[in-house]
Amino acid sequence: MSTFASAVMAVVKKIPRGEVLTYSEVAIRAGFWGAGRAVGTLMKKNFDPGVPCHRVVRADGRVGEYNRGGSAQKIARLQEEGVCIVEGRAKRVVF
DNA sequence: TAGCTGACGCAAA
DNA sequence: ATTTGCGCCAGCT
Repeated sequence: MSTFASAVMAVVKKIPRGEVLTYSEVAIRAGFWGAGRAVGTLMKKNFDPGVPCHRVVRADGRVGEYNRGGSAQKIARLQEEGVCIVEGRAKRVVF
């Protein structure tokens, strides 16, 4: 495993329940500024239940893709964790 | 080693 | 607000 993978996994593991981070945010936290794309490519191949990759969403608010049933399943899982999803977009703040 | 691909991001039209 | 194009970094063939 590359240092990149380890760092990203560690960051994603730290994401609390009901909270979501963007791919870019994860990359920054991992120490790889601007590697948002790489985060996605890595998550795609990572099948670790200890890494809640479904809590990683896109910067524009969209949930993004998911290797366990597409964006639909991803959204469903987030909703059960307390994340508000409106019109297919993850809303951190409910107004 | 070099090139292609992608669960992204941002600017421009 | 939506769609298109280019740039980006890391991984895989």
